[in-house]
Amino acid sequence: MTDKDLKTEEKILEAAANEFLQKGKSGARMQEIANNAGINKALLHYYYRSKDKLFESVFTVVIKKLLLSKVNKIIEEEKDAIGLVRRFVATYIDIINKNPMIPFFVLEEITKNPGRLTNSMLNSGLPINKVFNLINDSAKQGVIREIEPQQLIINILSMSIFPVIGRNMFQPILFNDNKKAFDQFLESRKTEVADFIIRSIQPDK
Amino acid sequence: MTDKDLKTEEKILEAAANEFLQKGKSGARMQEIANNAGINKALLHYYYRSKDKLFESVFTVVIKKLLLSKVNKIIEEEKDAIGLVRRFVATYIDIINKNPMIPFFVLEEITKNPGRLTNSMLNSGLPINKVFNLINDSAKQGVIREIEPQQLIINILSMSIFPVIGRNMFQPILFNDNKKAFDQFLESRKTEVADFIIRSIQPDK
DNA sequence: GTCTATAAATTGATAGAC
DNA sequence: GTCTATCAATTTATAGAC
Repeated sequence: MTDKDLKTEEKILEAAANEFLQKGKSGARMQEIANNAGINKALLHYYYRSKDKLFESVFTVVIKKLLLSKVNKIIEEEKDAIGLVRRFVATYIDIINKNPMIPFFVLEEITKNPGRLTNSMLNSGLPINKVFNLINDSAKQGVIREIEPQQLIINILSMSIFPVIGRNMFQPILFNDNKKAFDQFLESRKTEVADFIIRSIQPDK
Repeated sequence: MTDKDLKTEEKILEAAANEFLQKGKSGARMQEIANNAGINKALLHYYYRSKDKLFESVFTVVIKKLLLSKVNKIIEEEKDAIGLVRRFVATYIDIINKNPMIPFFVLEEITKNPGRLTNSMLNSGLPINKVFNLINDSAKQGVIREIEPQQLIINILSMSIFPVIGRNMFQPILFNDNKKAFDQFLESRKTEVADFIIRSIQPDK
């Protein structure tokens, strides 16, 4: 491939990501992608054979952007549940706030096309067992109260992800549609959510 | 309208709801709706002028099913934040568990078509100010700790709604894709989520 | 009101020149 | 590699008979 090839191929991928993130798989239009990439529709099929293939490429890129990297490292390093919660929440909400379209995009695809997960993603995935053990161990050592790991994990993820996904519901209803106020709210949750959780999993006295 | 009219009109609406809930607005197919309603495609346009109009009708019906009714009553009746949390969570999760497709459907539409909310829904909506006051008053009276109402409200909604919306992610990753286990998990959250929240908003000593 | 047949529009994909 | 022109398939919408 020449330099020029790569440039076009990437311009397409970027335009495609924008379109798919905004409108979803079935709502996206190849014509729009071509326009925004500043090229012709035929070129889309030259580089990526079909709409499905193009979507596949976008999905793969986006997933890598959202997950892993930082998250895996945190799970490996942290030694007790309290520290894990605090650091995970701060990092994860930061990533999501900076890429607010991604969670819904991933959610939509996995919801409408479940076979998606069971394959590649699950294996290359997170060390989830490590998290289970860490929660159970911390409970035994009295660092936190007893709690089912799944309940805690899903609570953490829900409070981190859903506010961003549901922004268009929450901002009008709870913030008078004030964009700045809601941005500030999301920012505040980097610590607020961790505090909320840690209060709840404090050991009984 | 005769009896027969109503029957057909409702059969269409039901079939349309199924299709739209499953595939979303742009993924849904008029042909599928006609098939599942046991009638002809032309009849869809006879009763509802276009796909958009049909979707509109479905959306309105679905919204009413999800919200209001029970929720409003609870907000009116409960006198302090603890009671509100416990009763709201139990009721709301119950509604969602029984209609698990609705939250994503509503979310998708509002996300991709924001002008949606600002109009009819916001006005006929929930007595949100009442909830704000109730949280603030309960804090002043020492029933719960100080907390921004928005933080608490969004935490409650996130933990209630997101597990159902994200089922196809959580069930494979956290429950070995065991459907029964996940159903049981969702059921348990009717009380688990309230407990989790109430622990966190206990007053400081 | 309900059907069949068909139009009209949208859109993903390909052929072929440069 | 990139373009124009066009095809083919899908899908919404309508015309017109019963």
